[in-house]
Amino acid sequence: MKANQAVDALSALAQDHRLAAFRLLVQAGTEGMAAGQIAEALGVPNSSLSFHLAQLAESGLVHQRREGRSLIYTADFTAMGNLVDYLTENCCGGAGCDVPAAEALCED
Amino acid sequence: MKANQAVDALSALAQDHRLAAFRLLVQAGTEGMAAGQIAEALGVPNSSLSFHLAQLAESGLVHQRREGRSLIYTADFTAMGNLVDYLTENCCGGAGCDVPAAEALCED
DNA sequence: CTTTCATTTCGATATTTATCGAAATGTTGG
DNA sequence: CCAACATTTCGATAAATATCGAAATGAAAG
Repeated sequence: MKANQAVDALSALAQDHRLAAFRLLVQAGTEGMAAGQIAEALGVPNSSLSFHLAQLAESGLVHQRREGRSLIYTADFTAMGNLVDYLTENCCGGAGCDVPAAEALCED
Repeated sequence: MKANQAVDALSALAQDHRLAAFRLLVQAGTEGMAAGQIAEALGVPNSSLSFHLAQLAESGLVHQRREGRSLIYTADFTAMGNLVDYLTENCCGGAGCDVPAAEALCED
């Protein structure tokens, strides 16, 4: 993963409405949620949410598909995993992390 | 973890110099790095980096300690873990995630 | 093909953010 | 104490971002 991609993904998540939307989509799994459903769930105007969803999609953390009249958004779990891996890469210089709190993330 | 803390942490990471600094500290482990070392490694003026380190510290992702004349920064691995947990919380509605790519992150 | 519905784009404004040199702070060693 | 050093704070400027109503787009249903 390139640094720029990681910054884009983190920027996408670094905003309360977008973070809430993303978490909603993580919890929704493969089924996803329509843009309108998300807007309603978050109490954000459609036009504002559309702006935020576009950024999440641009970053690669979510994708869009059409279903009837609705646009369904889904989280990209692979992208999320890549981001986490990027953060923890070469943790503690690799070769056996000496930080107990890091083991869950830094191993393998 | 509160939504605001997560947004703060993600905002802290959502900037190229700060992300690079944080990754450096993750790799440095408990030993950490002095502010000046980080600035030099990244090729960023001290005053600019100081601004960025303050944000990382404010978010709780890094901490500061004094050693001689230097201020040594270290990554907080627990905070990083909490952030990742917050993102993946209740993945796929919980109770057995049906997304293969998510298993590594969503289990337990 | 026209109406209805879901969503996005536009536009204008307010807020936040990044940048870096110069000056200030605070610490150590002599 | 004074000099050297490491780092932060200040200040001013430039750039990016969030907001939301109104209008536009585009798909589907009758």
